[in-house]
Amino acid sequence: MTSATAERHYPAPMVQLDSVGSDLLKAASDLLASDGPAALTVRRIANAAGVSTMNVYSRFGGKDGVVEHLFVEGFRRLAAGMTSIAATSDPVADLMTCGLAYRRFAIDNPTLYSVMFDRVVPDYVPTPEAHLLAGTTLGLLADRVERAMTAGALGSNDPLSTAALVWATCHGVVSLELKEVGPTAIDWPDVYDRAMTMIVTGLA
Amino acid sequence: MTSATAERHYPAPMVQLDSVGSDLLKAASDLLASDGPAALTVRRIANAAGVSTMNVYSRFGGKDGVVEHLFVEGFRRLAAGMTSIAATSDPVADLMTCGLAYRRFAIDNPTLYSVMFDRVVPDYVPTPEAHLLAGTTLGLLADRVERAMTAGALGSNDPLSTAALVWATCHGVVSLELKEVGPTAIDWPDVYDRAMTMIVTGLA
DNA sequence: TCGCCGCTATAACATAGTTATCACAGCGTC
DNA sequence: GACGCTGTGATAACTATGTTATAGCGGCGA
Repeated sequence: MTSATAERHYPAPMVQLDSVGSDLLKAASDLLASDGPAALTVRRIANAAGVSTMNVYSRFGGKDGVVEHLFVEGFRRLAAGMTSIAATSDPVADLMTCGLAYRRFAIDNPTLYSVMFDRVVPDYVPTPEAHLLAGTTLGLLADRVERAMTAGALGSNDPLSTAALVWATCHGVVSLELKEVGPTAIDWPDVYDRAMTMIVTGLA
Repeated sequence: MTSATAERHYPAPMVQLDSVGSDLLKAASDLLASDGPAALTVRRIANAAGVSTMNVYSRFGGKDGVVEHLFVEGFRRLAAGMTSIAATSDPVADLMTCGLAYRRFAIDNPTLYSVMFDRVVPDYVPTPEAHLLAGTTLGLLADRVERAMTAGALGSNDPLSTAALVWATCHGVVSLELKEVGPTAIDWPDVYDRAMTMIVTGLA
């Protein structure tokens, strides 16, 4: 957080945390969910976890390290939700189920979603490792897309690129829904449904 | 910026600014474009404009007021680009031209786009007036959509809701492109093209 | 038992947004 | 023409932030 040019490197996100570390993460997540990104300060996180601010630095290398953990945790949850959807004989239905799971994740974790996609914490930019994780999650979707392609339900094309298109469409709708842009008259869940049918018919 | 609960009210964005005011806005815009949102500080804006920080408060009510101006300016440019596209006899082509103009705006003004859609400046949330402007811009798109519907090129549906769907799709693609999520191998301009054809075929 | 190492809390530092203070210019009034 | 008011703007002070330095404390090995 000091200088943008210095190379960033936070403790590996996957490592097992001690109780203070997990308390800090939980406190940060709760703060973010309850009071928004502006409330996510090092002192408040430490206070909520009942420890001193130094723990944030010794364990996470600073505020951005905590945010990185939240970022990664978000993508892990998203990926877990995606993989938990068993493949059926109907690839298109599977794709739609994935889409619904995506929206559910975003609606249920709006602040986490903001961390992942809105750069809502100033100065935090994901590390290459975190970027890689996001790419992996996209790969999960690409697998579903490819299955639908081989089944003939979707026109043949680059699966990754097509997955990016599907992802972008879903992301665009929930993103605008969460930001409450435009008139409140818009029925966003309905728009989301139409987006998914648009995808399967438009890419057939 | 002091408290989130207090009602916000910035000077009307449409009023003619004096030279100091416009200097401040230009300085803020330049800072945002050159050094990113983190560099957008009151002191730096004032320094770049060659005046004291107080001017930011007397003219814009604080940092958020400056950001609000940028937000509004962004939507005005976007709306201007939209209205500058003359309606032809081919409503679908017009819609695609609008889509291309949308992406061009986003790519040409990435930081402005971030202010408008990413909440990249901490604590700033658009005022109801700014929200209204965003809704108006959506209405411009809805007009194009409705024209395509009456021409039979798009299936009949609520124009505003459909415009929201179109907007969300375009926004989703450029948003992911600008954030550089996923593998760099993705050809985002191509994805955008495919998104637009997906829209017109999927909503036909 | 002594001494060193690591961890944690406290306090200090730089910078942020914001607000208070104060000097000064412009103008009306006597 | 001089005095005082008003209002603008520059300076400096205030609170809060991320971060870093300092110092105390305990635990472990010798």
